[in-house]
This record gives sequence, structure tokens and C-alpha cells, in this order.
Amino acid sequence: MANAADRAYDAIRSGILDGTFPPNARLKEAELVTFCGVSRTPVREALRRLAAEDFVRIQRNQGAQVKSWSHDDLDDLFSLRALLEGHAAARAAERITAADLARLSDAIREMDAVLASDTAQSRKIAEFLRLNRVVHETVWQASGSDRLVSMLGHLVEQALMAHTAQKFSIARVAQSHHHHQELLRAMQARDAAWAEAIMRSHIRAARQALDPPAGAADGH
Amino acid sequence: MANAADRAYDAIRSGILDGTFPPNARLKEAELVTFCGVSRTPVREALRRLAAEDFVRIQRNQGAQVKSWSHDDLDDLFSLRALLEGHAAARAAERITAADLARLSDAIREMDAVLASDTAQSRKIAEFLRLNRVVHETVWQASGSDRLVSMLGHLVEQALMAHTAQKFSIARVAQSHHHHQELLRAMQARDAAWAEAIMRSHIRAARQALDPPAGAADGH
DNA sequence: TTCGGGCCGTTTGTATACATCGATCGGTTA
DNA sequence: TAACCGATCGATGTATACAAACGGCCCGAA
Repeated sequence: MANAADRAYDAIRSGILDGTFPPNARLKEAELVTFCGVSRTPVREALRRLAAEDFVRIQRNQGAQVKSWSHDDLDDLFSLRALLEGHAAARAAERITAADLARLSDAIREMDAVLASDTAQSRKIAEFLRLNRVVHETVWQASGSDRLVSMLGHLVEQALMAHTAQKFSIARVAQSHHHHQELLRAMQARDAAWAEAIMRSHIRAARQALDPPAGAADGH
Repeated sequence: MANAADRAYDAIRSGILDGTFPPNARLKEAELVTFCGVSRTPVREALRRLAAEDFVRIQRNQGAQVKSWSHDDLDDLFSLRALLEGHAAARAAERITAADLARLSDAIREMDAVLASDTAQSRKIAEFLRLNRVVHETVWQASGSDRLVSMLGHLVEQALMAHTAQKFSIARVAQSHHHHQELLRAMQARDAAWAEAIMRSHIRAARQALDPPAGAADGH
């Protein structure tokens, strides 16, 4: 994290993810200069990068604005993610190495341990999310397509931004964990179709979990 | 094309596509300043943008370099393109409007006219490529996913860069034309599976056409 | 009262000067 | 002679000053 542009990028990005800059907030360069502690040049560079990654929207001579996400955008995002993650899982099932299989297996066993342990739920969830990322990235890499890795990384970043208010329940985590276990079995069996199907379910379930429960429409 | 940054972007991008800056060429900011006729600030912005779009590679304190493409990169690129274009075609078949269908039909009929006309082959090919873009973009938009549109646009840009030396033969164009015609029939029949299958073939054929013919290994 | 036009403040866009990093080349030493 | 160290140069990274553009406001006229 040596240079100013990267520092500015990280600072602004964190600000967006933690809600300091809510959706639709206008990001003025002068404010970000004091916020990040660097001059306008690296701030501008960071903003352009964030725009390329779809975190903000830049209009000519009108600066940057934090992107907001509609219900349809989320559907769109997760539908593509399901397609690509499914594809990655299928390819991975056909070509995963013993080492990567072991890494998957280890991560999932570690999840077991975390969930069975006697720690606070929030801590459990945080740890689970970290391992979740390991599982997915292992699958992506095992797919053997660098481009797929970068595209999926990109989509997941956006998904992260879209639901700043993480609504992870412990029940949701348990379902997710079962998916991972089944995914591992599919990989061990080198069954591409199975791996793809379970991965798609996994992602679509994640989409579903973002919507409020059916009976809990707000305002009543 | 009002501002300097966009002018720089267009100039450098064209330079890469037309071979002025060959693969692996180092792009020094000072040289680009004279090449584009703007100062370093917009040149740098253009380079970062090109890096985000995978046209160049930037290393810290070492500037930018035009990306080069290996055989495997091309496989990777077209394999993903086949997946996504196929997906877009399937979705489009299910939800395409009458207006878009007419647009597809018109573009294809225009291709007929161009191919049957009495003009130079190079002119025919150029015109065909323009209409080809119209056909594909219509399908993307009809898919109803903005994200898919931007991802595919991105992948096609990269494909364009990867084969600067366009090796389009008239025979290749004819095959491509037949694919388009069949795609239109699949759309008219609203047969998603058919549309997806023909689109995949279409993209994989395009990949194949980039490799030199089997018997024509260079150097002999 | 409402619409149009021009002024002014704020914000972004561009140019340029300065700081810093890395690579190369030459000299010195083991 | 080979290897290492340091100076120097050229390139990128950063800061800042200046230019241009957008938006809001006030004022005047219909």
C-alpha cells in the first residue's frame, strides 16, 4: 500500500462499503482530498478506478456518485453470477488438482469447526465468510481460466457493495455450508454437471436471502 | 469527443488496434504526450482506462505496455464469449420484441444485399463486419441484461485487439452469414435452446478461423 | 407572476513543476 | 576477472496552479 493512489482507492472503497458514503452520495474531489490525506491527482485516479469497477458513476464535469442498486440490478447480477460460478464449478470438477481438492476439503472442515465451536454468532459468521471466500476462489482458480477468475472477483465485489447491510443469519450460513459440502463431493466425484447444478443453487439461494422474508413487507 | 482525456484514449486505442503500437510495445507517457497532443494528466487517465479494459498492462513505476495474447488466452476468451453470447441468445429468444426482431431481420437482409452486390471484397467484408456488430448488439440488448451487454462489449473489444491482422475470408463471411440466418429463425420460433446452440457454434467457429489452416504451418 | 438571460460561485478538467522510484553503467574491490 | 556498490539519468508518481464548465441566483421584462 505504498502509493497515494492506492491509499485513496482503499479509503474511498472502504467508505462506500461501510456506509460512510451511502448510495447516491456525491463524492466531491475536494472533500476526498481531506478524507484520504492525498492530493487531487491520486484521488481522481482512485475515482476513475472505482468507476471502472462499477462502484461509482462519473458524469462529465459533474463528478462521482456512489452507485445504487435496484431490485432488478440484483437479479441481473446474481443471475450472471450463477451462470459463471456454475460454469467455473463444472470446469473445476473436470480439472481440479489433488492439492486444490485438499484445500477445499480443509476449508470446509474448518467451517465445521467454527460452526461447532462456542464463540459468538457474529464471530462465527465473520469467520465463515472468510472461509467462504477461500472455497469460491479455489473453485475459480481450479477452473483454469484467468479471465473467469477476474470476472467473478468483479461480480462478487459488486454483490458485496449491493448489500452493505449484511443480513446473514446462522440458518443461512448452515444452508450455505451444506451446499459447500455437496460441492466438494461433486468435485471428488469429478461430476461436472453435478458441480454446476449445486453451485447454481448455491448462488440463487444467496440472491433469495437478500430479499426480506415474504410476510415482512415494511410499513405494516 | 470534447475533452482531452477522451481524445488521448481514442488515439492510443486506435494506435494499438492499427498496429502503430504493437504487442509488448512500451508506452511512455512523454511520447504519448506528443502523439496525442495533450498533457500528461489526460494521457495517464487514458492509460489507466486502457488498463482497466485490458488493452495494456501497467506496473508500478514502470509504465504501460501493450498486452500480448497467447493461444491459450484466445481459447479462454472465446470460450467465455461462447458461454455468454449463448446465454444472451437464449434469453433474447424468450423476450425479444417485435421491433428488435425486425431490426435483426433488416440487418440480415442488408447483409444479403451486400454479399450479392458487385463491390470489392474488402468493401463487402467491412460492411459485413459493421452489420455483424448490429446483429450481435441487438441480441445482447434483447437479452434484457445491461450487465451482459457491457461484459460482452468488453469481451468483443478484446477479441478485436487480439487479432489485429484480420483474417476474414469471403468464405468465412458466408458461413457467418448462414449462422445469423439460422439465429434469426430460432428467435422467430422463440426457441431458446436452439438460439443458444447456434450462437455457441457461431462463436466457436470465429475462434477457429483465427488459427492458421492446418497444413499451413509457417516457415515451410 | 413567470419566463429568459446573464453573472458568479463551486466543481471538475488540464497543464506543469517537483518528488521519488528504478534501471543502467561505471568504478572499485575481492 | 567477476561481482558488488553507488552515482546518475530517465521515467513515473504527486502536488498544485490555472482554465473551463456547470448550476444556482438575481434581475429585468413581458
